[in-house]
Amino acid sequence: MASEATPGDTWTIAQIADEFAITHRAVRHYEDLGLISPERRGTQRVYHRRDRTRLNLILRGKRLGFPLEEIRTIIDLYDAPRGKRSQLEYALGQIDERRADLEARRRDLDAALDELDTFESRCRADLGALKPTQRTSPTG
Amino acid sequence: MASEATPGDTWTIAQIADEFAITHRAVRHYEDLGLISPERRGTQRVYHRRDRTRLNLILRGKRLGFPLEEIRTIIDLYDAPRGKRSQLEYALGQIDERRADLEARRRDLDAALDELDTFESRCRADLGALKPTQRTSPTG
DNA sequence: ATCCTGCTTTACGTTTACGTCAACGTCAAG
DNA sequence: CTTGACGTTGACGTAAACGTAAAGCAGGAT
Repeated sequence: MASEATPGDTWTIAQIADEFAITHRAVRHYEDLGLISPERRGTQRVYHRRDRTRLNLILRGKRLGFPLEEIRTIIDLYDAPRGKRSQLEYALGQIDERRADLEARRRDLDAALDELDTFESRCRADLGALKPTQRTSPTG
Repeated sequence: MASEATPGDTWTIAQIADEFAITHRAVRHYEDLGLISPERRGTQRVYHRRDRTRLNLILRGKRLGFPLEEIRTIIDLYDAPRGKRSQLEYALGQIDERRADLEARRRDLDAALDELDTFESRCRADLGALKPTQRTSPTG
């Protein structure tokens, strides 16, 4: 057998890159920017569940168009220490900012979808008015 | 008076840049990429309502994280000629693609908002459990 | 005629997010 | 002990989306 020595739940960079459909270069890039920080066994990187969680957040953030630096602050927020009151209050403040941002995006998104719908209606109307072309079934 | 010679409804690049809170360089960049195409009076650019409409779409597209090239195909779709049946059918196809994309984004967005909500609840719970500190009002 | 202001083009610089070698380490297999 | 397969660190390249001079034109004010 090749290498099935994954005792707990760890992954190599190749497995991670493969699973998330990204290149090892991208994975390393995210690490360079501090978005993930895999364990090191000697020189090699060992990825844990925590890293996968973060990668999911990273990729979703990217799909939503956030820059990596901003994504980092978000993930950091999610597993920042929140033992002290001041930390929790800071986190709550950050949460409000984030939510405002996301909701603004959703408004834009909904507006875009609405326009798309009305545009489709116009197109369908145009198409219907163009030619009441061939009916395959007997109309009567 | 300086220059109020706006007979119909036209704007200079400075006015446009100002109104949309972007730089003239950005405006010209969008033109370079074919996202807008203002009239030319001699050498000067003259912007019309059509250009403003497009700029609104551009900026919303940007807020949603779309690349400019993709934004261009979208706006072009919106005012493409749709006189012939084939054109309309092509447009309808494009619309479906766009909608799928936007809806996927909305799913990501909603997921992000949900996680934010549950995270906030955790934070608030932590905060409440931390210290039932000073009550300003008489509790009983 | 000249100056100033605003607009124009040209072109190189910058940031983000990686791609793409290059060159070397390493560990199990032959 | 050499060969691969896989992993590592530079380091330069690239595409997108502008930023930032640099330098010239053009029309009104002085």
